[in-house]
Amino acid sequence: MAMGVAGRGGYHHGDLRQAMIEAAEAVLAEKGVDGFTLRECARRAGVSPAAPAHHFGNLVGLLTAVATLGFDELSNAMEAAVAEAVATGGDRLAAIADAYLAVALARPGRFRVIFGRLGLKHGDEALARAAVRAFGILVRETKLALGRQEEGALLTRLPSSFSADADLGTILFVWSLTHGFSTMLVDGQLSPFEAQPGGRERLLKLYSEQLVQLLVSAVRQRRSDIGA
Amino acid sequence: MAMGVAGRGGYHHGDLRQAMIEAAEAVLAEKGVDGFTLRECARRAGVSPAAPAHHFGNLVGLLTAVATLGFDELSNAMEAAVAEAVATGGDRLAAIADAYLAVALARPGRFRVIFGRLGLKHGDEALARAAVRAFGILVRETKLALGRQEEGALLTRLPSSFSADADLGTILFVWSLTHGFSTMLVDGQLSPFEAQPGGRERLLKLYSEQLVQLLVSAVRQRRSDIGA
DNA sequence: GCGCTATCTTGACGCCGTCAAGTTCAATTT
DNA sequence: AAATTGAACTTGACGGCGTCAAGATAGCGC
Repeated sequence: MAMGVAGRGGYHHGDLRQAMIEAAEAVLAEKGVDGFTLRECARRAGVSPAAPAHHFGNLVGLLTAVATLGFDELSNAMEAAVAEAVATGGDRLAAIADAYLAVALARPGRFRVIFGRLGLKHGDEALARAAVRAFGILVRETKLALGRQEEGALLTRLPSSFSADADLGTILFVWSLTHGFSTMLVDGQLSPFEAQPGGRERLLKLYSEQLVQLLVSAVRQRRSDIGA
Repeated sequence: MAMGVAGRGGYHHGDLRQAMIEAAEAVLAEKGVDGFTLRECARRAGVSPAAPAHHFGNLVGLLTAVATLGFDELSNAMEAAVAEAVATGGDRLAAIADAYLAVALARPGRFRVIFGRLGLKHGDEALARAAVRAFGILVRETKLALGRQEEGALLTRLPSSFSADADLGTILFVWSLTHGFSTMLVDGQLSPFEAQPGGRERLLKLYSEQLVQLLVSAVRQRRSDIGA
């Protein structure tokens, strides 16, 4: 039935699932999302091309697993950023945006898998859970920034309802801004600017200092608009 | 050398380049960016798989041509939106953001080709020109919103220099927001919300009414911050 | 009306994802 | 401790992909 623990013996791998995921991450890091092949991953794991089928079903299944882990790491990074912001007195929402960006830049290939819609397993349960968790953090913090943490609980199910269009609007605002900048940086849309004096650092500095400041002030204004 | 006009005779196609581009658009619309193949496009154009090579070099060349046309359409849509805003007295920057979104939603497959970085021809001259034009519109309008249209001329060369970090910061802000929302909508990131009562229309309404309003007020604030 | 040369076809190559059938072997059962 | 079982993996093959080299075709300038 199930095999022992791990290690790489002879016929049976031991922990092929984990090995495939690691290989996938490596390939994504080296060759990006283009040039990513199932066979290459299998090769690196020292296994035949058909072996992964049993663990992931097919290529999409493997990518789905990678994306799920990516969401987890994103969630962890955001939570850590919030914790640090609390400790240092920084802005929580700004810290989240920075963490989001940092994760995207640290592993652009994986970021593309998560959000590029190469085609992930539509109904995958683990993926949905991981995505909801990450998104829930954003929702929670945005509401908190708007001054209505309410129960302040973590989302455990789907997007849940929003108390008002205003909440949803603000969330879209924050997320669009963060995601848009990350995406453009990862996809090289901003490379002309990175070629200018100051390079990428200048962009990141502008983003971190000015954009986020704008974001915060906009949310503040929004809050007063609403009259919370 | 060059053949006559067009039409589909026998051995020679007549205008294969155009036919391939149209076929590519059709495939992108039907099957999306996954499931897009050069052979399928050639099939639709009624031509052998190797025929397109002479016109586009390879698959990347075809996608590059498609992306170039996409940039042109984006530019035209944005300019038209600005013209209409001028006529109706609406906000020009908001009109641009709406046009950007509309183009993305009208042809999501092509939008993905343009911005998804399936790998376009790096140094392609026509592509670069088209991209610079589209981007130049955004820059021009942002500067104008900031109260410094200066020469007000269209960009003809690369991103040019920016008078200050403030300008660049604002442009990043506007573009990130617009691109982020468009991308998430196209890539289905917001589909959970679209499943909620109100559907996609609610999101678009929120975006158009509230986010853009926020954007404008933020830019206004930015302008006063700068002290223009 | 004759070549020139761009255009398109043919055929082949290697790589891809996936499937069906066979092989191995750890864990459980007897 | 030996047999069994069934998950894990291999082998071999299939069709489809992008691309290349070599040959066929035909519009255009001379």
